[in-house]
Amino acid sequence: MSGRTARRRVTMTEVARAAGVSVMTVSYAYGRPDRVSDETRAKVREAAERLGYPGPHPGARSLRRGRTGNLGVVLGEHLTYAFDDPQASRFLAGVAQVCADHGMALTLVPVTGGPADVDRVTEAAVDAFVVWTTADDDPVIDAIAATGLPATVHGGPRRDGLAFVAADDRAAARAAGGEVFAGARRPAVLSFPLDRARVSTVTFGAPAPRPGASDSAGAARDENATGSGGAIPKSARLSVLGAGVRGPVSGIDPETATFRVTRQRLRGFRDAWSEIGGDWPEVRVAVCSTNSAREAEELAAELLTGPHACDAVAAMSDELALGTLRAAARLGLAAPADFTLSGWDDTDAAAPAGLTTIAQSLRDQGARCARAALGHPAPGDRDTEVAWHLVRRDSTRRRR
Amino acid sequence: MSGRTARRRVTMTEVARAAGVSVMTVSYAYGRPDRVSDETRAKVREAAERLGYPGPHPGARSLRRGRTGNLGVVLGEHLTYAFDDPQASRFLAGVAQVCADHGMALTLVPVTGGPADVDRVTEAAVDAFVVWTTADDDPVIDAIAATGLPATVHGGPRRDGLAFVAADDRAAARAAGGEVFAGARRPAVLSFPLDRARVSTVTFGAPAPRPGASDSAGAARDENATGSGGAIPKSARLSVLGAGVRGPVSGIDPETATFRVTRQRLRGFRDAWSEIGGDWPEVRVAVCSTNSAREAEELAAELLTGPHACDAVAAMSDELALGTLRAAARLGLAAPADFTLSGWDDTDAAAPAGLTTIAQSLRDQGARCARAALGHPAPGDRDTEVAWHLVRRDSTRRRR
DNA sequence: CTGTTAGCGCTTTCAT
DNA sequence: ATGAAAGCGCTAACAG
Repeated sequence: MSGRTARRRVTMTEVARAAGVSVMTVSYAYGRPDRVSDETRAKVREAAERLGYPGPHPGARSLRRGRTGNLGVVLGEHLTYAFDDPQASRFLAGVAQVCADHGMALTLVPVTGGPADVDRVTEAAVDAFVVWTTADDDPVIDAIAATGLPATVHGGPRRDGLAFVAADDRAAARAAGGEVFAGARRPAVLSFPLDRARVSTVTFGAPAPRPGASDSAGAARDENATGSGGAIPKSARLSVLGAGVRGPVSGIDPETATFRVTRQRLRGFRDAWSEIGGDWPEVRVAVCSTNSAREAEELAAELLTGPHACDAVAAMSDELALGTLRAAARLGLAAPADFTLSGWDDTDAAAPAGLTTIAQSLRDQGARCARAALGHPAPGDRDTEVAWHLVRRDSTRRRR
Repeated sequence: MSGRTARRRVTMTEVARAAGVSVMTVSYAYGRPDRVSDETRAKVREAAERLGYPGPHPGARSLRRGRTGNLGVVLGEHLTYAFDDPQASRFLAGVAQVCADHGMALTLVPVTGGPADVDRVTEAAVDAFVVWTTADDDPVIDAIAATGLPATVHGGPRRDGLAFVAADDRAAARAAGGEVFAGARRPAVLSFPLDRARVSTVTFGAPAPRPGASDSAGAARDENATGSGGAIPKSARLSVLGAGVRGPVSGIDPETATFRVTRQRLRGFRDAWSEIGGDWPEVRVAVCSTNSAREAEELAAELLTGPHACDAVAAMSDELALGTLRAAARLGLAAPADFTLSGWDDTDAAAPAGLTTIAQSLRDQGARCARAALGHPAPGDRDTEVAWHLVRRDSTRRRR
């Protein structure tokens, strides 16, 4: 525990005086070494060494130069999700790769979900922003737009003036749903959170359309909206599973989800089930508060048991799908014999588990977001849509 | 792809003029709202809104105030390891938690392993540094010390003037080794990299003591050095396993490892084997270039097969141990029937796998490092040493 | 190749 | 409650 002795910083002026040259010469010695004679540079370096000058003050330099060398990253979650959520991590690894390539630091803005988040964004000394999936009503988006800095949003929400990168989640969900729901009688979706209240709500009964954000709003925000959304059946059922965890429920309206990714995937799964001739209210939807196998295991156990046990589960991530497999194993069930299952992302664990899934690279998407924000797009970055494809594996083989 | 239109930033001066007040009044309106009448503040806010003023320029503010609001994190690895290496992620989640608590941004300094890393550190606009395990000869450490900013190093190297946080890796390895090596005839260690050359070396034959950093140097750097280190036997054997992967080899000298954590753990495993009456050169050491189960699986397959198949594997992380289990499963072997196995960290996956391991919380250690660097130590942070304990599970039950 | 001038945008004194 | 002056530490732009 030493290191806390913040000794005063030596300034360039002091070095200049000690070396017997002007401040500009010192500045050049550091910033433009070739503009200075070897001799002078040596003199400067020597004086700097002697005085313990650590080089130009980064803050002063960036104020003068008008750039910080930092790429800001804002999450629609608590800062720790950057390292806790496997999807966010993969995405950020891509961002980090691009940062490293360009010698830019990666600054994670300390959001916590509280009202101060807006200030944290405003106070971030960065040259550009990358935003990882947040809700349509997150005020942080406006704060970012207000800075006037280049910014790329991944997943959502879309906003004028901000670049946007996302796969066609609805189409992909429709593809996955078509596979996993085929031949099913009691389908279910294992979903990401619908909105930012993810961790604080435990509801009983059928969820009523919320006041502010709602049906038509959601539909208006995105292209491809089908409108309506199934009515909520009287049989809707919700169980308590612990703080922050909503239990399985029937008939959630996709349009009420303020996370665009969740909304689009719910829509896609609804599309798929409709195409098979089903009705959306027949689909049970379990909402996880986080993207973790552990939590999914709890919810999946609910889905897979009881008189109305599901026989098809479409999960919004491989992590959730793997949690489902763990629950199944505990219950003595197996896919595809007892139920079909699909995941999302095609992570390393998907193939060994025989999991049907949507393949996409969050890492590439992160890199792409970073490149867009930094103004260094690669050739392929032109297209707005991002590549994905359905990978069929054993977890949905039943009907074949 | 909009967002690239970096409109010029509105300044406080312009807002002042528009609001018909002085610059100071605007500054107060933002930084010290109570020092300004409600009326004036409203006037200022209105003008700001109208002009699109995003609030005080963070860089200018921090230059004036003398603090940035950023905690810098430096890895002894490529920047992407922050999100790719599970250990680093757990550590950084702890750092992130503390940052969020204090409203500080977390700035990952873009190191790549190249010579420019030093400059990246010098140019980082931060108030303090946290360093995640690097090698004794990493020049970045000097650069950090030169800034004069508070800094905490996790794992190593120790350095005067920088705070230091680490568990007693040697003692812990001795404890794990005592457990996993008990009754073994052909022990092995599955190790982290020895030095920064981790990914570039594929060697044949017995490794000669390297020129610069070496035996006595390593011993001198740490307390508890036992000196000597076993001679390298003629039978030393190295196999090629692909780029960046050293194959298993006998008789690596712990003192040659420039990563302090690796060195201390090797020493501890040597201690354990000696206590049982063994000779260090009898212990095979497989060095992984990264902390990944995938790579461990490859190396472990080597260790567990052939005429001299090992019957005890001490791994330096749970990830490496789980890779070993995967290799074993593929080979039709199981622990503890065919070999004993120990991991490190007691991650979530350890208990389900029945893995004997060293329990410690990298997350807590990350939080602790951040608190120390930021000058907000918690009560328990006083002790230099960090808590750990041996968790005995089935993977070493054979002899009991 | 080196130096002079000006000012990046803000906030800390210290008045009024 | 508001304002004027000064300058945080540095570098672009221009001389010489």
